[in-house]
Amino acid sequence: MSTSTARKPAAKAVPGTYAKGRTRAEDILDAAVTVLIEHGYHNFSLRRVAEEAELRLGNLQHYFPSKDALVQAMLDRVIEAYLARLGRIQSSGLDPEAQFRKIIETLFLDLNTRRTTVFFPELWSLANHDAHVAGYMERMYGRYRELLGASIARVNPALDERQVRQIALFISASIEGHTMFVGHRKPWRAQTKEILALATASFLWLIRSGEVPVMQDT
Amino acid sequence: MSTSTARKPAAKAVPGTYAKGRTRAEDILDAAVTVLIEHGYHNFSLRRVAEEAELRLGNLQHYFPSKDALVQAMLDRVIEAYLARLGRIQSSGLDPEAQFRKIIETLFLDLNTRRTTVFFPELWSLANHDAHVAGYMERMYGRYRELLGASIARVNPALDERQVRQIALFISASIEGHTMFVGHRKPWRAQTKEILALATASFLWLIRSGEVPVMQDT
Amino acid sequence: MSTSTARKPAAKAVPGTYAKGRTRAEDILDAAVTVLIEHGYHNFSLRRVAEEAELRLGNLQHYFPSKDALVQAMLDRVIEAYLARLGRIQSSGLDPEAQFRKIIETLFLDLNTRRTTVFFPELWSLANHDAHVAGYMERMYGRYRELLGASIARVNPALDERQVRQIALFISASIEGHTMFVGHRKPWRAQTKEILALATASFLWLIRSGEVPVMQDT
Amino acid sequence: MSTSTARKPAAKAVPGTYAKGRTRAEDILDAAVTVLIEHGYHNFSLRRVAEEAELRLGNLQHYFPSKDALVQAMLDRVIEAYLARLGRIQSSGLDPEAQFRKIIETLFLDLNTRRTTVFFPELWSLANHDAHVAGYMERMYGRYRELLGASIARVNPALDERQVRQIALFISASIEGHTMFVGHRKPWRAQTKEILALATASFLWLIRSGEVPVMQDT
DNA sequence: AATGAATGAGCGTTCATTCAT
DNA sequence: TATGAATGAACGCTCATTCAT
Repeated sequence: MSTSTARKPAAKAVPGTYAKGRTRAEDILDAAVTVLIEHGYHNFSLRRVAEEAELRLGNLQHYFPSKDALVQAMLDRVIEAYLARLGRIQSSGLDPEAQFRKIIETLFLDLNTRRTTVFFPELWSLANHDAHVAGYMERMYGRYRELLGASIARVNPALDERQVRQIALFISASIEGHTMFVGHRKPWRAQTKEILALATASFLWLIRSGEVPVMQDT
Repeated sequence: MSTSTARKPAAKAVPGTYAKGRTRAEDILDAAVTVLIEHGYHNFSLRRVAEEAELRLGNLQHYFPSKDALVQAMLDRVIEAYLARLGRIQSSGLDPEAQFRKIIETLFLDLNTRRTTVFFPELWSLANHDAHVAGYMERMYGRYRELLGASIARVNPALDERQVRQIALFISASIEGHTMFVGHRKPWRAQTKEILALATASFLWLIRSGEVPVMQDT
Repeated sequence: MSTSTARKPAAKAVPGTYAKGRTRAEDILDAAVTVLIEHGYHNFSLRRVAEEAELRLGNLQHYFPSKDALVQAMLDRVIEAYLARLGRIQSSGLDPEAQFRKIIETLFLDLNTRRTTVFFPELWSLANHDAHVAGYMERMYGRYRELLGASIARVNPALDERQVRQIALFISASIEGHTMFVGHRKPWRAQTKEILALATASFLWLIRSGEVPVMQDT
Repeated sequence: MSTSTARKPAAKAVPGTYAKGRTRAEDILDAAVTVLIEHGYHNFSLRRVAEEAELRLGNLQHYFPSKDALVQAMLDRVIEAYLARLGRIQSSGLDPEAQFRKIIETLFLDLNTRRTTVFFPELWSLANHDAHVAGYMERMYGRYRELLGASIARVNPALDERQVRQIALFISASIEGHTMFVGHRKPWRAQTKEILALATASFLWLIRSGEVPVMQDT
């Protein structure tokens, strides 16, 4: 009787196995981000990415077998990096308010960078047309608000969970909204610091005013 | 004061029998907006617009001789309509705070509509890759802030011009930032009212606290 | 109130409207058949057809918006032509047997042509992988058997309907089966006439032997 | 008599540890047949075969260095298996007519199987575009007719060699022609038995009617 | 023996645009 | 005003093949 040994490879090549391949995949993702930022998603093509990464289209598709796969890997990467950066902020041993101020400042100043200024609007736009991306985004902002919420709760421990979540949402949304105004090459960029001060004061008042309205008639 | 009144349409050739009260060109622009919202700018094509507008590609290009012309006319139209709607808000004879509350509420609730939720991120994204669109957008938000600033100044006449402008920027940016969170089919949509209450309180405090920090160290 | 007049064009251009376009579409179908016959379906590409028809790929796709559309139109055309040719055979005023002999001869000799020899195996193969093509084919052979059946019934009016249908199936299938042997450039082509005589004798005996077995144990 | 015995495999390099009783190369050939049958030759690719055989493309190409080599080896294998099956039929000690009936029945019922229904049209189609395949096919059907001819000669020993060959051709071609009608999932499949009875009667009459016409006017 | 890396060609399709009718 | 005809470029993707590991 034939005892054909068990073998069931994925049938497709698994890139990144060789050392050469691993760096290639990273290069490609870098190139993808560059293309996205420089040309926008409506001009994001595998050919452009291949050119940017300095390899041939066929080879690129050896690493990422479809455009979707590449886009997802790219989003994954950027979001992961973003969250990692967020996580590193709060590690300091500052008092609650100082820590909160530090977080807001970091987030705000990050808006100035070209990467953030350009990448996020693309993400928001994509999320409106692609459920998968919407999911990615929601997970990212969820984690974002968790980190923010922890700091908020330290500033005013009297807030209940729901209040903290709503304040975190308001603050995070407010900050994101400044992307189009104080971001890289945006008209108000030079006044980032003042806006930040103003925003921080407003956020802190909100956190401290115990009487956060929950369902007030409008 | 803003001198951006009386903006000329971007597309030079928009012929049409105005007799019927509704021109073919307008139908096309409506179709263009529909396509933009339903498919995103990265899937926006003249063929799709022609199909949506129920005419042939060749004919569409008689009205809008290039894609650019169509896109600009479309943005013009949407932005104009948006500003027109803004202008209509403040016409009421309410007291300053009530008027301010009314404005914020209108803006906030507008985020819930599919049109706003989807259109604006496309606009923000486009503005990052097209100077022309960036100009449009800046003019639109300039007018937006003017209207907002007028209301802010009525609530606290003690604020100087610069303070008003900065507060208006913060408020408008904050509101825009909520698009991705309380917009059409977004996760926090059900809590729009609470967030709005919270935001309004925060904004009003900011306006009234005379001590708006101008360039405080961070 | 806007009374926008009713208009609802197909939104896509309808080729063949202009005189130029009509002949073009015919040329393309001719070219498609040529490519199919010369290269086989596994080498059938729109680029090849375009080249054969002496137009550009983009233009070809103006006439046939997808490969499927072209293939279906091509099959339609060939099958229609084939059936039309069949229909023309029986019009003669011959006696039943002579008419039957004439039909069989026509069908048989047709196998010798390159077109028939090559086209039909492609069709049979395609039908196994494409339900749509299978439907086309079945309709074609249904009509084929009808014509054949009418002649069979004239030769032996004693046969009931079911017997006629089964004999017609056997005869038509038998003839088709000779494609690979007496067809264009096939090894037995030179003996087509003898095989035909043999086949005809066999078919005629079958038709006349009243005792056509219906469900005999094997 | 046919001298086509001992045919060498087409692919020169078919390494493999024969120790296990079943070689990797054989797995690949099985996979190739599966792909051919499930997707058709126009969708037959090395990548699909590799996936079906559960190995990587690079490895597959170690066994079959080119697509041609694989295709030829595959055809070889299927044809060999088919002929082997044919050879096994006549081994019984039945009387001439019973043996003939048995052969026809076996061949006919084999048409019902998916493998036969789908594989042979692919073969016929391929043979029209590839001289090599045409050669394979001719050798196969030559052997087929030899076996059939031997049985025919036993039923009517009075037939001369040429008559036997022509009758064998007619019978084999007729049977093959039923593939598209009584084959797997074909419309007339349910009536295979009746058609078979009818065909067998017709064939037997042909064999016995000494007066097989050789070049009768038509 | 096995598999990833890389290439170049070709595929069907979509597209903005120009031109003739 | 309306629409078909035609082009050329680009798109995502599949493919057979070669080469290094």
